[in-house]
Amino acid sequence: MATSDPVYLRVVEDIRRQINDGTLPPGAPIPSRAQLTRKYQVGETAARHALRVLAGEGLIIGRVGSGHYVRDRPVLAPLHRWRFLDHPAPFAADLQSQGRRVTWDWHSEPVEAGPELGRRLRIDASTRLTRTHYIFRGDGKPLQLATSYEPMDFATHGDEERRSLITRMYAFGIKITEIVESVHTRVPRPAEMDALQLAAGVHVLHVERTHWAGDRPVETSDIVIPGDRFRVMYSMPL
Amino acid sequence: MATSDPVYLRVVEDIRRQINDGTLPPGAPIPSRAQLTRKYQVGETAARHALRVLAGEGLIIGRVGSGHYVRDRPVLAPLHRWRFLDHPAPFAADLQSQGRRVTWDWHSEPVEAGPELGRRLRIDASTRLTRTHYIFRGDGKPLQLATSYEPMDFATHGDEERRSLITRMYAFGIKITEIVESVHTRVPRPAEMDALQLAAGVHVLHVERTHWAGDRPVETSDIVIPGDRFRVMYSMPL
DNA sequence: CGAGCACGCTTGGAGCCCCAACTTTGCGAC
DNA sequence: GTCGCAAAGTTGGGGCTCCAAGCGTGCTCG
Repeated sequence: MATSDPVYLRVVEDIRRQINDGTLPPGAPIPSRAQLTRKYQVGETAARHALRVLAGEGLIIGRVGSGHYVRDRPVLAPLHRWRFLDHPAPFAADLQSQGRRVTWDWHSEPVEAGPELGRRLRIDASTRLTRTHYIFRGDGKPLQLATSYEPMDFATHGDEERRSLITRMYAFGIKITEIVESVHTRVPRPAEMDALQLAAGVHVLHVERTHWAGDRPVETSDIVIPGDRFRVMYSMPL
Repeated sequence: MATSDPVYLRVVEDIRRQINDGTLPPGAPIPSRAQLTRKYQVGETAARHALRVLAGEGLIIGRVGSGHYVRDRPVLAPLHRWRFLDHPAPFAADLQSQGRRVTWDWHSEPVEAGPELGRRLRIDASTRLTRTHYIFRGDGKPLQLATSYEPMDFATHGDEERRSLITRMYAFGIKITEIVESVHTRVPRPAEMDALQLAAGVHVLHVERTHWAGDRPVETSDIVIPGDRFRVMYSMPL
């Protein structure tokens, strides 16, 4: 609005507007750097920066050698950046540094997968491996229960357990390009009530997370968090 | 790890590691652009880009004329980037474009604020204005109930209702620098059950959002979403 | 001794350039 | 008509520079 604010913002706001009002539908190409410099009469740095900002917001995606395109999937920040509040202390450290005990439970058995899971992980049922792990709070109460499914060939036993999925995939030459998460609250299943020591009437937050390598799902997990034991907090600089 | 990947990543990863393991505690200064170029033997562009990436992640904050510092508050992505799935259609548009009906309900009455709200909004109770608005789904069911509190002087009536908080604040010369949100699930209160037409046993997602202008809270709101009617989905490009 | 000013440093915006890797397109040969 | 290759265009990494605005320190002057 003000003519004084950065020129790259003019470009960002104009393109963002076009995406929001449908002028640029999902998949539509964004003008290239060279075209933007001519169209908006700005330098290459400004055009480039505008594209980077929009890509950072997840509105567009850049493909080398091809161009920038409006993203089809809405992009938002994933749960793995959430931090858990280990009350009473506010702003307890995140899962990385938090004094957590992780229990790994390896078993490769047929997953009672609904159609939803099948869509998320299009991998042969026999080659699927199920792994369950828990995260405990300081006072011993379980804070999170996660079940992950991944193809057998990637799954390794023994000491490798603790290596992160990204690291293990990297060894196979597979680069994870995207993490998609779906979140909702629901009533806990009997097994979950047991595992998480839930009191009657407590609901859970259910996160379905899928790691993608290109258009191929490489790992998917169900994360269940007790509704009375979690509280996430996050802030955003503007 | 690989020597082939971008040099700016070397800088990013090294600083990120130092922040995570506590070598650089909150508030600690990050080396300046000039210092980084010398320390890591990289160009200014790489140093600058590394700082931008870290700032984008919310790990550090740049202060013009002073330097970059490790952020004290953990920064994560706010709910306002979430998109609601208006089922049955998957990936329905977000709140901006979604066919929503917003009902505004202005009333300036003393808020039955607990100590939590008081901390969030350190403003005189008499000069506080309460505004409630609903967002409805296509089928008429309420999807969200939000109650916001802001100082009287900023609140205006009439047509201004629909102008966003950021726009209104802008007119007062106040720039919102940060949005902090706290999320958890809980049992709905009687009034909420009524307003949201909740069935028995349904829990709600409760978001406490506060807008900050520097270290001054300028607006705070309670957003309540029925647990059976929402499902957020988001993805993150890596 | 204290107030104020000037200088040096830092960020963030902006411009221009070079290059590697990759995609797309179009042309020419078979 | 189809295959293959070359040229043109595009992204993303990286480099260099200039400048305005803002912060801090220290020195000078009253």
